[in-house]
Amino acid sequence: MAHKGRKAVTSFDVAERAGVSRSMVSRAFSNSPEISKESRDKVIAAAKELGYRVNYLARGLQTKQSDLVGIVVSALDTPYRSRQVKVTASECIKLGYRPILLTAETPGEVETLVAMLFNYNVAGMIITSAAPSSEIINEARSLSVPVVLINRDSSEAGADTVQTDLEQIGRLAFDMLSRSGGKRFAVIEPETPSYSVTGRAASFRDVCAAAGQPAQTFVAPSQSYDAGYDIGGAIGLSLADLDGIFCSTDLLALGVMDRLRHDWNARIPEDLEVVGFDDIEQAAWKSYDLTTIRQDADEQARLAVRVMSERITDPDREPSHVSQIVTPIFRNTTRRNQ
Amino acid sequence: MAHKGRKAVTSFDVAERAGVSRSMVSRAFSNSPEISKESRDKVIAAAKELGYRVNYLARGLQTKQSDLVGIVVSALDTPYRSRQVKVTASECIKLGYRPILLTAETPGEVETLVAMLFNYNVAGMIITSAAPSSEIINEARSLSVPVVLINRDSSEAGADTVQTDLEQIGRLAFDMLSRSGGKRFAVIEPETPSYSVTGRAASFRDVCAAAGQPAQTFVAPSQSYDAGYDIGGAIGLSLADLDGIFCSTDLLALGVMDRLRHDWNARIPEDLEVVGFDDIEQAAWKSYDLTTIRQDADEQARLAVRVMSERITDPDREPSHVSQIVTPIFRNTTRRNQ
DNA sequence: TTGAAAGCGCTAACAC
DNA sequence: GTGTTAGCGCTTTCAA
Repeated sequence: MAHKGRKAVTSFDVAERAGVSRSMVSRAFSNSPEISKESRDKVIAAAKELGYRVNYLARGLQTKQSDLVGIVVSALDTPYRSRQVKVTASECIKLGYRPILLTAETPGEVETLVAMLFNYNVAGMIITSAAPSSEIINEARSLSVPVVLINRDSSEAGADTVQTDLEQIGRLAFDMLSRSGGKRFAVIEPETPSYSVTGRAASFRDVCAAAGQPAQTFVAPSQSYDAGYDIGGAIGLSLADLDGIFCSTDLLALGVMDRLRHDWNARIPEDLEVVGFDDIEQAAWKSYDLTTIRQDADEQARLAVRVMSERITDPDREPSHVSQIVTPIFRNTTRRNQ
Repeated sequence: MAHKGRKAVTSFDVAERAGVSRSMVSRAFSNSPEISKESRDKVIAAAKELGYRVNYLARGLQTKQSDLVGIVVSALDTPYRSRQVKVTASECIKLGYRPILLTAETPGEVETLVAMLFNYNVAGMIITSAAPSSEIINEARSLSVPVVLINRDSSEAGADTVQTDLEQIGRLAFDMLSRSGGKRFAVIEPETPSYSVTGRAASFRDVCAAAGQPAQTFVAPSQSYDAGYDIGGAIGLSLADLDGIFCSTDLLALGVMDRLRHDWNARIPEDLEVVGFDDIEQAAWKSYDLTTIRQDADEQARLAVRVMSERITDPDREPSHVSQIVTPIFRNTTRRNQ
């Protein structure tokens, strides 16, 4: 663990130096009205000379407040996620919270780390990785620390959620792919189930089925570019039977396109139309120019922080489940773009 | 700020429930040897029943230790950076530290946030954004909180640093571009100076000059893909006068390539050889297949955390400045690849 | 306005 | 082994 060498200049030292009591020091730094201008000035001056900093942790102990919050994330080194976390963190900071960043790749890790967060008396937490067990959610509930889940299953009673509208996604993808008249569609989903990305694929499949055009499913080893490149081989084999494909992730789409062009000399969108999901920065890169469905990472993050913050100030209100709308972004991997 | 509704089950409650003293509770949770197995078991059982969690913040107040550390980062939504932060955070956690994530885009923000970190009694901090002022570094020194700078100017006495070897980079880029016999080189650097990326460009320029082949400089608006796409226009104009170009960032390189291919119908490497820097994941994508210079983000992060941790345990030792080696990655944007 | 005193949740001597 | 006491750095009654 951590040694801590702080030179221990405390409110006591400042008080002594300024010739006032410790209460006065406290008042000076919590802009209390119960202090005269002279006292405040004396205190501030003394504090500066001594290099004093209020210890917020000690303060929190006394006031029974905490401005620490937890952010639990997996795959932070991924374009969408990193954007999401960036704005989640900055929104937290803007609102006066201090985010502790916990990276967890497996459900087990999530479990351990989230549990640990309780020891730090966090005011709330935002989870954008595998969802923790209901056991943990319940503990959070009984400790009354708000937890908001991003794009995770909302069936866990007690947690607030922010998530994209799965049904809309399926309909939209189907619509975007259908505009040019194509009817033979496929969808790619990752092998390891993920509530949101597996859900998108399922939603698309449902819409296709309802339209009497059952979609073929390709299972990729993960959600990454490499996984897309990998499954692109199988897709190449089926090129003649397919009009369009919905990739549950932009990264997957990019990998697929590269494989198809490289090994199958396929032209996109002429030979196959492609629709991705996320609208990561790379989707707009000229080599891809991917038609996709945007989920707004910034908005998602802001919503999550807002929900958490509202729940912190009003712990007893009903859990809220906010649903986020998604937008079609037409670029050049579909034929009809309007 | 944050209300905190923790249901206040304290060591006192557990002690009462277990029929022992609070010291015993403390001992049970800090695996002290000074406790009998029976007592420990009783305590653990009582704690579980009550849903007790040790308050680490209160503990820290008493033990004068803190396992909180700060990570200050800019441009987290960028491939290299997100990877770097991911492993920095996970390394911290692995070592028992809890990273507070602070995102700061401007030097002013960095200043404010770093200062704020002192209020949380952090055991140390890792900065991978603009470097804070020497005033702050000095404050950190006097409070004896270690600060390690990644790829920032090391002239600030007192801070530890981890950075890539700038001289090696220039030589390497020159060498990689020279293998095919080309002699007319250029380099791209961002408008807004950055210690590391401006340094790379300067280093390359020096080596070129020393070889009697002064390099042309293109100034891009930033370090991003879009900036590369932008300056790619100017580079297209000079295509006939150039054999190779060193892009101080992979993102820049990718943007340049896309622009050159799209608007100038340029073939790479036939018409122009390109060498990037970083080796982000996207550099390996088939549409680019970029020859580049790898700086190992994982290693960099691990080094930074290690340096910080060593400095925490031994605050009085001399600041260490570790220099990181960089590796050539030959792919297909240069003609001779061995 | 100001200060004295109590106490947040915890651990660390110190005695038993 | 175990309990008692004091105290970490801070804020907050409560009197003055």
